[in-house]
Amino acid sequence: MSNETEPAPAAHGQPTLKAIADAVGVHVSTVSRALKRDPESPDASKSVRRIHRIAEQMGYRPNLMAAGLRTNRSYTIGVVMPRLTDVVIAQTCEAIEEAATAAGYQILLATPPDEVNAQLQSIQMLASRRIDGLIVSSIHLDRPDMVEEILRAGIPTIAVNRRADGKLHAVTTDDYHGGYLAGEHLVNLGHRRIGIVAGPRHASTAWDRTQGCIEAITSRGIEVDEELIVHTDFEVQGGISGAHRLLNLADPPTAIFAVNDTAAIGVAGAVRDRGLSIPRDISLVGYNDIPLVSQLPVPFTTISSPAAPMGSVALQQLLRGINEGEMSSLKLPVSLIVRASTTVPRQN
Amino acid sequence: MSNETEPAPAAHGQPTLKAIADAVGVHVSTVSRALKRDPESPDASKSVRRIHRIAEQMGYRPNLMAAGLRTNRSYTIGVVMPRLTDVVIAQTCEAIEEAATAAGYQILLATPPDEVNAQLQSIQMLASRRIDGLIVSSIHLDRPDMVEEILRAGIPTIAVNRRADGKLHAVTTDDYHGGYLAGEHLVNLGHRRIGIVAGPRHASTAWDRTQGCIEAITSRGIEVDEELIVHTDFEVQGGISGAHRLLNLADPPTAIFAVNDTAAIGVAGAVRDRGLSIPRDISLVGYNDIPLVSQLPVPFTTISSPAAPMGSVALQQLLRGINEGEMSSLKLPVSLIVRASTTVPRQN
DNA sequence: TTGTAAGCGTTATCAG
DNA sequence: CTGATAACGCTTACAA
Repeated sequence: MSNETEPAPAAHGQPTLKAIADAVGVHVSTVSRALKRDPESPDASKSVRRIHRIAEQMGYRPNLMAAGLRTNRSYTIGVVMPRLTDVVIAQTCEAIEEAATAAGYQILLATPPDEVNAQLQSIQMLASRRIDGLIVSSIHLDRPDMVEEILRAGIPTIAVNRRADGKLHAVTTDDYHGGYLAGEHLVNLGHRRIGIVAGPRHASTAWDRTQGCIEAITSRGIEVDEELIVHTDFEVQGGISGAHRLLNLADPPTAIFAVNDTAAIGVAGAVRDRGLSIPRDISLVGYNDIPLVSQLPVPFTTISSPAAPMGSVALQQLLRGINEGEMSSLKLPVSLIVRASTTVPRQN
Repeated sequence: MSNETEPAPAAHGQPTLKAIADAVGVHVSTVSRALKRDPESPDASKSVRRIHRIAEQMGYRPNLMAAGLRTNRSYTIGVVMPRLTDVVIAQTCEAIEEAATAAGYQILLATPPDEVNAQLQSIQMLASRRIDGLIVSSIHLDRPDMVEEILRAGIPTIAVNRRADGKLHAVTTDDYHGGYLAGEHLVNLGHRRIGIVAGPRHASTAWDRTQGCIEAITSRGIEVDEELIVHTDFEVQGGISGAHRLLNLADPPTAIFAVNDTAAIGVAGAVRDRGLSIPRDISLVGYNDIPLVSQLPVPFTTISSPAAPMGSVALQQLLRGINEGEMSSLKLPVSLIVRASTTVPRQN
């Protein structure tokens, strides 16, 4: 008797398939099927259109948790990105999110500190959400166990920004070549003593840029003293302290390559604080070409690296990994941008 | 006969409660209960410990989608944050994420363009994930329908960064007072013609800072010409074009207040390109005190605003809204940082 | 303390 | 094309 009459109590706020089914007078499975057909299509049946219309009216939003439980697909990508306040990282993150949205995925973001254990813990939490794929931006090169642990989760994973050795695919920019370009530029200008504010050792970005720069210098037959390479962090403060250490040397450099623009800004500040001037006393090369270095009173010579494309390409590769079970590592090209912060060394 | 003997086929990769139950030889419900007791506790029963141990061994990770489906709680917060590449936004986002993680929540991030419809669409997508709460950073002040539409989703929501009128609670910094401090500072130095690079009209941050600055000036009996207020975006380019428009005036300003540091960097670039110098010809006040403006050759006078606290406080309020059904709007204090970019107006 | 069973909202399979 | 039914993995009365 009392059959299919009640408007169906919408569980907890949101209407469900059942609610629509009751409203229309059909079975839930019919609604489910109908809703994944295109109502605009010319061969859409009358009832498909009707179901779409009513669903729309009722403000139906599918419950993706329920769907995911059934299909074993969450359409969710985990992103582990320390240092989000670095413009380059943020650009990459934004690009990942855009590409993911375009592909029908959503982003679960974790921004733990740039430490191995914190990142692994974030990954565990994301794994509990049954993410379909994982993007990790801050692999530590000196901790192969990090990669091991990540792979153990059994989730399609790609590294971005920093590469990983071996089994983990990565989409990066060509940091080695970028470093090479920087070194080559300074050598070509006539510099013979070149300091490197080299960033942290565990980051492949910093490491590769440093090695590339060294290679460019030594391949010209110029020696690179150990003391000319100072390891720091990626922040302004790192640039400041790194510059002071270099300028305190008995035989200080005439040029400094900082492996990222933020540190380069610190270098510039330190140089100024010592009463020296760029580029007259010290030539300076940064890295990344973040938007503001071109607007500084002395615009920086720097390396332009494609942060946003790196993000979208990484997501594309990850999707390939998810859907086709295979992905590739890619290294995106970089280029030298010459501006006012570099010139020939001062003749004493 | 063949009862509870097989090791239980772990559904699709990850072990489930059932798998553990079979391994231990108890029922799933027992496992479920045991796993949410603390095995370290002195009064933890032997079997609780055993179940924890085996779960650990098998690498069990709870399926939060399944749990959420049952409990109607996703332990997930949606964050809609356009302009993630702005350091201030990124700082806020990072703080939200940290606070959320600490509270056992995870972040679903969307970074749509800073447009009403794009943001609303992101919110719809997040709603499908049954997020427990929502944080929106870029309310458009001139679009009250935006707030209406957001509230319609029926999700506990708080605005951050930019306030909203009326029904939507917001955690912001005291932009009006910040603008006031900037204006007051310039007037106190003796400036009478002060230009404002005022950002977009739809952002309460930009708007309030501008209004505060105007109030500070007019309350000293100084008139603010319409032409001295130029609306732009928040980017370097906006600062450049805004500055040029101001400096092209028949009676150009002797000081410029840019409502954010990024635009201020653009202003500084434009001033330099016209052969003028800061602060000799033009005094400049920025806003936010982003890390690098203190390291510039001429460090900026600016307003320091607590971007990270804003994020964590917003999350705390949101949690109150979720758990207790009530939250408050808060306005965090700001302060003036005087550096080298401002001085008394040049005497002609 | 433990097992039983129902149910969260969805999709997939299978009959009609 | 539609309806019935089971299942995804988990939680939670309720009963033993």
